[in-house]
Amino acid sequence: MAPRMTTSSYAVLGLLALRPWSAYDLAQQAERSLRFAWPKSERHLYTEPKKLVDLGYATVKEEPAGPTRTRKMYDITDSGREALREWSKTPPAPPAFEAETMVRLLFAEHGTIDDLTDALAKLKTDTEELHSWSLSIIEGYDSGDIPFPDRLHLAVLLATFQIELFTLIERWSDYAIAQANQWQDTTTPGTADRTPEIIRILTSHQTVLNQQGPKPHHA
Amino acid sequence: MAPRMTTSSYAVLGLLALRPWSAYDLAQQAERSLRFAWPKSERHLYTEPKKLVDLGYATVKEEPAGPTRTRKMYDITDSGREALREWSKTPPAPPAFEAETMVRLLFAEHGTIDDLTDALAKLKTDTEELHSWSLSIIEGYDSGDIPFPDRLHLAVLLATFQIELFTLIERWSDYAIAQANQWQDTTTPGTADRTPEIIRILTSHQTVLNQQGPKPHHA
DNA sequence: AGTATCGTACTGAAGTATTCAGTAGAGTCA
DNA sequence: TGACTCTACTGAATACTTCAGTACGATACT
Repeated sequence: MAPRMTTSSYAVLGLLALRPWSAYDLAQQAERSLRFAWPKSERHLYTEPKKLVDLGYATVKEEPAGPTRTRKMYDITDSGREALREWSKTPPAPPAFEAETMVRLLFAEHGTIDDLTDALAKLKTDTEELHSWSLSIIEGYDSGDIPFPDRLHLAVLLATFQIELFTLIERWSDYAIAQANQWQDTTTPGTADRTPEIIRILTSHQTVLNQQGPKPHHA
Repeated sequence: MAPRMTTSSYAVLGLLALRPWSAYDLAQQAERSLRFAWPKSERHLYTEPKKLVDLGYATVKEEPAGPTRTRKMYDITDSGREALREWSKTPPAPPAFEAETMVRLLFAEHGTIDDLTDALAKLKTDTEELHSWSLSIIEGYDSGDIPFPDRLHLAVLLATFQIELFTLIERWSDYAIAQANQWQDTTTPGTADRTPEIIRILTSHQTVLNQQGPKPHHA
């Protein structure tokens, strides 16, 4: 039976449309460009191109890589490009966000306030790391390190979202840590709790986190 | 071999700590409370509690449900509560965001500008739907429909993030559609393209999307 | 000249999670 | 009485992740 084309399949096919890659290269490039849009395991990027070959959307070719080794280079076929064209016309799936820290928050009653703030702080530092990693790529663009110059506007538009998302998570983490520190313990929010007020704010389409302007951080 | 406890396992265990549920109930409740923090398929919520029973973290009991039917009620054990306590102390995994629309954007050159703006518009409407669904739950809180009142502050803190995230996606979608409409086609951004400027803005930790205040939308 | 370390280039096996289809009783409204 | 929706699941196939392992190649250091 022909395997089915998933979004991951099209993502890999999209990369192959840029130039031929080995599976190893695909894994590196996916890390750079797809990490925040369509995160997949490295292992998967070795499996996916084989499927594309089976479907006739790509070809493989062994190529020398050092004196005794070879590597498999994958390239897109015309029918692969056609598949991408048709995919472009279909409606995309809804977005999904997942964060273990949020599950910790929801079930915070099983730990202490410190456990919770540790989890929230971890969310913040993880995000800051992704944030600076992402910025370092954009700074690369600024200094001329652009692998596919005619696609720069697409990459930058996507990056704009990523950066805003990171900033949001960082701001919310700070806010959440501040909130948690005001609670007596994880089951009792205490007398200063503003929850009812916040419910009003949220339902009236207002914003709870203050929009702070440019803030100088990480080097 | 004992299966391993995943974040999904703890999420289900966390629900069981609130009260006993049937797998069917778990699926409904997970949809309400975990959908935006730890999205899982309905099917999975039938498999997970069986695993918890195997591990001794939960018990099952058949219970009448109608004249001839039964349903399986799952309940947490002491050892299950202990497992949650220990889990609370471990560091959570980094967050992940995935959106097929972003993959469409990255490989927009295979379709037309209209294909791209359709995909972006779909992201927006999907998000608006999640947004109002989420707001309707919070409005329920405001009018007293609160299944677990002593956990309201946790749910509201999580909801604060969700609402901000939805707002961000909606604002970015509008911005992205506006950008795309200025391009001549999906491969040439045109002469009015501000990409270099935006790179500067992003690398200097400034924000590209305008923070607009409260905006009256959906009923 | 040797070796330690990191990068290249993968594969196998086992387990986790999703998709899809299907089954069937129970309540509700026309 | 029939249609429809909600309750309450299960089986099978496929998609994806995790983990460990293999092995060559390049560069630096000692």
